[in-house]
Amino acid sequence: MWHDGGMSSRPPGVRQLRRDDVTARILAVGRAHLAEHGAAALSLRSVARDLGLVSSAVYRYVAGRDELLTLLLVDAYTELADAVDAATSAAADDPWAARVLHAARALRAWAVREPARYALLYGSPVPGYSAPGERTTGPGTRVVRRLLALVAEGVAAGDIDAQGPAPLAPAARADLARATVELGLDIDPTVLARVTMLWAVIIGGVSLEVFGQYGRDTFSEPGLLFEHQVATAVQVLTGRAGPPPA
Amino acid sequence: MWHDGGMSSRPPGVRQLRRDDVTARILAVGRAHLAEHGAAALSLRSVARDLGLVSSAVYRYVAGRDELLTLLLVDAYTELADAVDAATSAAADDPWAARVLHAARALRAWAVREPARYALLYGSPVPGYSAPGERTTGPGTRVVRRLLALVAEGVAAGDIDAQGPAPLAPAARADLARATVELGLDIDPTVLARVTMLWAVIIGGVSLEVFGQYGRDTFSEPGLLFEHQVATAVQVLTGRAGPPPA
DNA sequence: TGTACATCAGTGAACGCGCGTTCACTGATGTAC
DNA sequence: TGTACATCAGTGAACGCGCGTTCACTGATGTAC
Repeated sequence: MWHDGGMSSRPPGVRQLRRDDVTARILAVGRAHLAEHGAAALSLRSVARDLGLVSSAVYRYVAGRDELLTLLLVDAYTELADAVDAATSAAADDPWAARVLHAARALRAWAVREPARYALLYGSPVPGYSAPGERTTGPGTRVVRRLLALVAEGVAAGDIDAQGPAPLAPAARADLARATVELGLDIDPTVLARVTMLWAVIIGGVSLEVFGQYGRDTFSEPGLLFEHQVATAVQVLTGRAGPPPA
Repeated sequence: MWHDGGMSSRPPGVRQLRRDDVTARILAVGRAHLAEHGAAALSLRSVARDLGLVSSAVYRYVAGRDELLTLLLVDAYTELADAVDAATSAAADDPWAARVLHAARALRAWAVREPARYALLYGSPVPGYSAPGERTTGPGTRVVRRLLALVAEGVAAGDIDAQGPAPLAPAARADLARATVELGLDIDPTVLARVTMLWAVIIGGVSLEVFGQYGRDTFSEPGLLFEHQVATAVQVLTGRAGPPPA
């Protein structure tokens, strides 16, 4: 249950408990700094200061600034994916399309609540930092994979129009066919194409709102507009018009 | 023709010419630094260094770092909008839907060519900097307004389905109705809703690609996938399926 | 055309700041006998 | 249960760096007479 860095399963001593505690506090302060000042401004020294530690002490827990960023990146991806999973599970009896809407709503809610952490995940890359793929792609693709799983349900249920409204260029079709194999999914490339459009709508809609592209008070209810955008994209998958599921 | 800072129209002297020249070089170096290191790392000192100037000399031309960022922001918005306008004008005889595709293509091409400047416009906000609306909203909304103008053409031509595939919540409809008035456009709120979806697809699709969310080599032809996404969104506007215009 | 003065571009030094990272160190906690 | 040694958390000083901004200054360009 506890992780003590080795393979022994002895109960953790005082030292280990304190170590876990401090590590958790470093992450917590890092999260707060991310939220307040953004990723580019994240500094080990200021995190240390907030913890009442001398800056060099942090190196006992974290290899350096980049490592801290990686931890926070994984942390944010995980928290977001957990929120999305919770939203879809809470509506387990709803049809797949309704659960897609719940997932999108949960993603937006998290992004609005945590704009700087959302920016870390889906905004401009942090200058001078490149995420280690082997540690981030897993957590970083959980949300899309959930979306794909929901759409796969729709395919299985026969809800999904095999043909999209726009033709797919052969080279694009080949790319997508390769991607479905890599993802281990049994869906048509044209369906995957529309799922990428759905994903683009979700990330685009949230980014436009969270990054402040809509004027200060152009929309009083941006969440409703977002839901409409997503619902429209989902309708494109089914090929049918009609009221979206609650 | 020349701007000499006053209302006289005397021909510019040596001093003014040199001043314009240095100002232009500051912007050019700023652009290059933006492209290479990103906005958060933009510094007056390094720009001065590259120009062979002492850092304080730059203050003769620019009030400070934030002012330089604002100039570069307007510069980038303008260059992007010019590229989009050029692309649509070059295809002036094409139907409106084809010109929407051309516009989207041009936007993506510019973003791929200038990822850091695209990030400045549509990525995470720069920490500690807030753009002065009175100087940036004009250039910053040119592309969307072009898009809206093209769609307005479609409305006038009777190409556009008044009813979208998904119902629009009353509060969202009210928001959008207010926005059409502000924009001075005579289009139905449901149409504007779908245009915002189109815009979300464009920004979302480009951001996902440019910000590196697609794996290193998941797609060999991301441009084709993008065009399919946009074409699909345009089809949602017309409410008709069929091959998209060339 | 020539001279006296005003304007302005660019210099160089300085202020005060924060950053990441290394390193030799003290003192507390854990472990083996 | 007690002692000797190993491990590790945290300290404090230091290195070397870059940043934005101010300020008194020199020397060149422009302007008015």
